[in-house]
Amino acid sequence: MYACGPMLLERTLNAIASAAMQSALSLPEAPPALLRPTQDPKFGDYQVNGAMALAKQLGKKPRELAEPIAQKLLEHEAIEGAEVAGPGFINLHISSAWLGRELDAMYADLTRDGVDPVDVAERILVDYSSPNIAKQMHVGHLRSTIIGDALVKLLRFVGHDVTSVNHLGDWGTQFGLLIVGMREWGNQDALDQDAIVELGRVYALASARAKQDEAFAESARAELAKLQTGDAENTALWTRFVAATRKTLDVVYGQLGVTFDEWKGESFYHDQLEGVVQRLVAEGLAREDDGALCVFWNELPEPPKGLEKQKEPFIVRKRDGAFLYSTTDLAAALYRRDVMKADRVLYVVGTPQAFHFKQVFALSQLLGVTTRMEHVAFGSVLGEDGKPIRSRDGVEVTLQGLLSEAVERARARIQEGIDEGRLMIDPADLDETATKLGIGAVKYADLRQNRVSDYTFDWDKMISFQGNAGPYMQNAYVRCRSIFRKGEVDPDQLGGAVTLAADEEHALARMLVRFGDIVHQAAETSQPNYLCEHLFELSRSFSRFYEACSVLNAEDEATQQSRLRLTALVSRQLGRGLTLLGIDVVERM
RNA sequence: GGGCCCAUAGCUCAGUCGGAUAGAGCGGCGGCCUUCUAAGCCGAUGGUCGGUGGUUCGAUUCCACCUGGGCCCGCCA
Repeated sequence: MYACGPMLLERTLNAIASAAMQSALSLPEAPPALLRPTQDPKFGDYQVNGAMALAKQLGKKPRELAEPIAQKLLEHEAIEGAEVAGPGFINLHISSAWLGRELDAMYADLTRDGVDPVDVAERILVDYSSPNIAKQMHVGHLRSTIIGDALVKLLRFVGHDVTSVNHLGDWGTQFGLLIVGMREWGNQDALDQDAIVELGRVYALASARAKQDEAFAESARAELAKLQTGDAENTALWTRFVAATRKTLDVVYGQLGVTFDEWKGESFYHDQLEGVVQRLVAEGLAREDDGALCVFWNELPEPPKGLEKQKEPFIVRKRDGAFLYSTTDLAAALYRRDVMKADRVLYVVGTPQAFHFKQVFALSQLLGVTTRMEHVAFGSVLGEDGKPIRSRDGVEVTLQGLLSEAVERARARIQEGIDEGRLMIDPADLDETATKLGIGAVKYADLRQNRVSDYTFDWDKMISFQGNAGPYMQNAYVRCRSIFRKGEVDPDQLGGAVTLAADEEHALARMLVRFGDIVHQAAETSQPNYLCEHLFELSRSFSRFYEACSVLNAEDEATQQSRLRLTALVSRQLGRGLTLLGIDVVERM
């Protein structure tokens, strides 16, 4: 699936170990080497655990198998030491000379930092952000937006053909309510001012009224029906709502630096829905029940796995004839295969929708869609007590509120630094720096956790500037850049070669060498937190190096060149890594 | 009724195909700024990995059951 080029070190070492096992034991096939980085440097750099697994299979003693494998491994130039330990681990010490050469090659690759692209590029569509018209964007949308954007960048960098799509919630029941509601309570100026706020206000009123006033609810349904059959006046209103909302959304996306290749909302599919349900009926997948058109999983001759006992139907058309988002998602699945020619579609949507997507994917398959569809799910955003998010004054936290608070906090922090004479920042750059640090902190706080976990919201944590947080890595980057400025060197035009002497240098090299593997892993598994974790470890490793090994005042010329090269690699990997996460770096802070 | 997720240090969370003495951040404690940016570094402290069984050389990880929490599934999206 991906290249096993010389630059993906762990994959290379794994292949070396696997081949050594096969050769040492004269096996017909190369067994899995189970190569892992060691947890403790005293065990070397990597450990091969495959001998133990193999011993179980063959009914032999693990240490007896491990011994000849270790001998064989020693023949490779990359491996300086290989000893059997414990129940059958083979601890590997990687040759510093070899590591240095690898890093020099990486250094020479200015375009990709040694990260090989995938062998087979796929056409991947990423569906994320997807806010609703008339509903305030909240922190939940933030997760989808930030994670989706990072995945787009990661997948694109590893060589896939990626299309990012904003599947806007711009069609459906709410528009009937909005049309009658705006007629009743709407304020045009407010709509121009901030469409989402005004539409949200009106929607809340209309929705409450509809629950008590059947005539009102009925008129909303009538307006919706008119809209759906192309009524000119309602279509004009709808167009206006969408356009006004788009203006508000663009402000937020601008702040986040997120862009989309396509804005194809639910409305885009609405004229395809009738065809979809007809197909479902024709193929015997859906039938009418209580006026609604439904798929009863437990009635299908061969129900999809996991849905055999599901009694509740998957409704694709309501009793009143209106379609639902289930229908839209099916139409989108067909369109994305037939027209967009996607090999893979990623849906970056919260975990509560897992069952919905399970059904959409299953039904799409029954309709012959072979596209790999994956629900890239993420946990919910909880308050400190598991309740919906509230800010201190009890008002719901809006996205804009969150982002501007982050920027303000960063600005205050920078001002502090300037006042104390610690920071060397041009006042002209203050706005830009505060924005990059603040927004970066918010993005990192989100991306660094396992997506699936629920998100416990906490201002101080999300906008934290200490420890494992965005600014920590931005700071490491800044320190690198500062060295280049002070030393008046061009980090892309260094001579010399990497030589690893001090422990901190070797440790740093071990981190640098993993970059490509990590980027691929994060992209393949849709888990940006792997990259976050690694960049944090890299920064920590660099900080230790920075404390222990002076670069500009190195003891001799060769050491200085080597350390400059290491620093250059750190800055490039941090810069690239953060950029892939959608986080900007700054030159000074 | 059907299905999904979660439980790891005081708090918030990592933990890759089952590997050695389970890691980080924050908080608290003790150190480090005449030397490349202290949003930093170093040290000490902090754990019945919810419980009980099972699988095996080895389980936080896999399986079963149990407890406790959250979520989804007929007419919102």
